[in-house]
Amino acid sequence: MTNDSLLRQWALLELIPRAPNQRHTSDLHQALVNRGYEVTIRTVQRDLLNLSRIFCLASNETGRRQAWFWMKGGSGIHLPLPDEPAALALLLAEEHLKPLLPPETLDLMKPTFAAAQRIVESTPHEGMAKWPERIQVIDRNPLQKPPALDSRVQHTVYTALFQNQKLKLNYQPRYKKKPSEYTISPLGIVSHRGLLYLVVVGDYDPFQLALHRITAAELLDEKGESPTDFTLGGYVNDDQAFTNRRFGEPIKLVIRMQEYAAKHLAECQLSTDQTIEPDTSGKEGWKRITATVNENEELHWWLNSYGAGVEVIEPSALRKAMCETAAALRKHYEPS
Amino acid sequence: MTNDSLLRQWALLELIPRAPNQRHTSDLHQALVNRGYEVTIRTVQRDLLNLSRIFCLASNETGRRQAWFWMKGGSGIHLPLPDEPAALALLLAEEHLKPLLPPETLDLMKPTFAAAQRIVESTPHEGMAKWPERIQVIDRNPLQKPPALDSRVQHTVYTALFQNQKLKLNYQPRYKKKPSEYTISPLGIVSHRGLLYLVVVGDYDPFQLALHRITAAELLDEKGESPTDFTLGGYVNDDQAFTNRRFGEPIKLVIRMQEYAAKHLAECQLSTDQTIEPDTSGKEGWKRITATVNENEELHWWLNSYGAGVEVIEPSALRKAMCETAAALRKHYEPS
DNA sequence: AAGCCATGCGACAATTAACGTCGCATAAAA
DNA sequence: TTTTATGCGACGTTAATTGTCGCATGGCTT
Repeated sequence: MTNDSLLRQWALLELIPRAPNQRHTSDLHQALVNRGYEVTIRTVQRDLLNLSRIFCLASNETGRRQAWFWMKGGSGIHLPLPDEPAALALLLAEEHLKPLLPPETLDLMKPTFAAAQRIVESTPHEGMAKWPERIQVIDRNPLQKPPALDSRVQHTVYTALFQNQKLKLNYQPRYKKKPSEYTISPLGIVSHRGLLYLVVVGDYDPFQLALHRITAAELLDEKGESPTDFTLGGYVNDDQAFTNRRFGEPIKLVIRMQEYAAKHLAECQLSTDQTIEPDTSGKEGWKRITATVNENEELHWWLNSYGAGVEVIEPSALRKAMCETAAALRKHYEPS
Repeated sequence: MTNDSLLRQWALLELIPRAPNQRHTSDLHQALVNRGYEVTIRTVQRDLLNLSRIFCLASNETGRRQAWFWMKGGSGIHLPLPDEPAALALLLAEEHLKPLLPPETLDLMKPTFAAAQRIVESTPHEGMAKWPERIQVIDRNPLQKPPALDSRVQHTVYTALFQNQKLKLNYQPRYKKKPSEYTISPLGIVSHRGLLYLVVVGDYDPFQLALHRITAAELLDEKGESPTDFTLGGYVNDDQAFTNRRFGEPIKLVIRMQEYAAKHLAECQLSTDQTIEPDTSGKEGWKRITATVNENEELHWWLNSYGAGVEVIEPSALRKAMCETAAALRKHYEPS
């Protein structure tokens, strides 16, 4: 019976939802029967009891009915187990994601990271007791902290997005005291500068709502609508709110740069056709760099961030913009 | 039998390594016996055969011996299955990680993301056929591309780090034609501005090697050494190579900022004591922001990236630095 | 080249646990 | 209180898992 028994128990494990949700035994039995495992409910009961002694399953006994679920903190199952190098890489990835994603989102990946952690910790290497000491991530952006996110709202919104259902939202606009109420169809999620936005459509054109400003969300039993020819990519490119995308054609960038910064560029290329040459204009230790890139806000930030460590030569429009920045900056600090 | 049989099969699954590695049946049997499952090897053989019909297991038959492993492309097992919102969040996380981590590192997380993808794709919602359309990440840094990494080197290095073993490395310095050879003890991994560095110690003081410049790595059968009192955190803080950390005490930052930028700060706080007030100096639509932050290179970049959109008021040392930047920048574009 | 050893695997019998059925206990609903 | 639904213990039957044996095969040694 290896055949049937193991497969059935496996299917059963897949049918059980994770912690906030739960499922009654009879439900699970029904689902199993539908999948072709024709056993009595008694067998399902026994299976559940057995499995719960091995895995992190628990039952919520409301009266006489038992509803089963995967325990929240439980490590879950992750096979094949990551080998040791993979486990270290996973922990590194976790460190990277921490500042990027809302904690609620990160929690969803916990089982994966927990598996990695167990691998690392279960190895009796004396040095590994302090495994966090082996990993450092120092390029996260520690300056700004993402706003708190209501995990229930997030769950509801994602569910609606996934099932293409309409939503009723309470939304707290930035400059109003009282929240507004929207009834909308969700179209997509955009992650922009560390904030999550829900792109929606109501009675008129699509617009976006900041996820962290949604104070309550309720699933409606109505199918979501979507404008014909709407694509999230197109929306993000067109809309003024997300000006981060390229505008226009790629440009041929020519800049002068201090050597220490150019060193970094040598390894992290701007483009495949990037060239780095000694600068011939007489600046000691500077490099001349050419590359084909998209012109967007990101590029401006990147150029600005080097302060006086970079000089834009071409294209002339970009150089002119930098000139204006320099002039405006001068006014701040050397008012005439 | 549920008791023993299921547990044993589970233990067996955990003992099987993933694709590049493999393990012989007798090995697995030994390991099971050591773990207290006293069965004959015949049972193990049968279990393996059964399990391989359900899971992505395969055996490599060299002559008469069978060596088992988890298939490389195989989806593996991931339980509890992420529910639909979690699956979307995972795919979002994957998009975030793509530009941050070397592809080789990302591959190690494939099973997790694959599970999410299967969830999303297996749902027959008509809209979800094009699930990537529902998710956009536009704050990744598309400007610079991380260098290629040798996955075998990465694997070897991580293994050495994990097991605290010495390594023999071929290293290609940035400005030398020929690679050098090092015999070192690994101390840790540092992720810095998108590059991975291996901190090591040889005969003298600890130093770091860029992981992507290591052309070959070989595990030595010798225990790694570590200077007494060495901590990776301390090294990163002290060493000149990683100047990204704070230097000195936190400072009380006072800046003027354009309103559109300040809006973003209102949600992603610089610090918990951050204040945003209308600017009284007469600049129309500007805000005055105060916050307590660490002064580090990151802060300088961040301030610079706004170009003329920000003016530092205090502390005076920082303002002076910005003055100098403005002056230097002016020389680039308005040579006197 | 031949014998030896290790391993895989088919077959078979004995054990054993898994399964369905029945009945009782219990909690919620009526 | 009665009714209904569910959980669970018990029991007998069924069926599968397990250990043992034997044979076949491939590699290694002498």
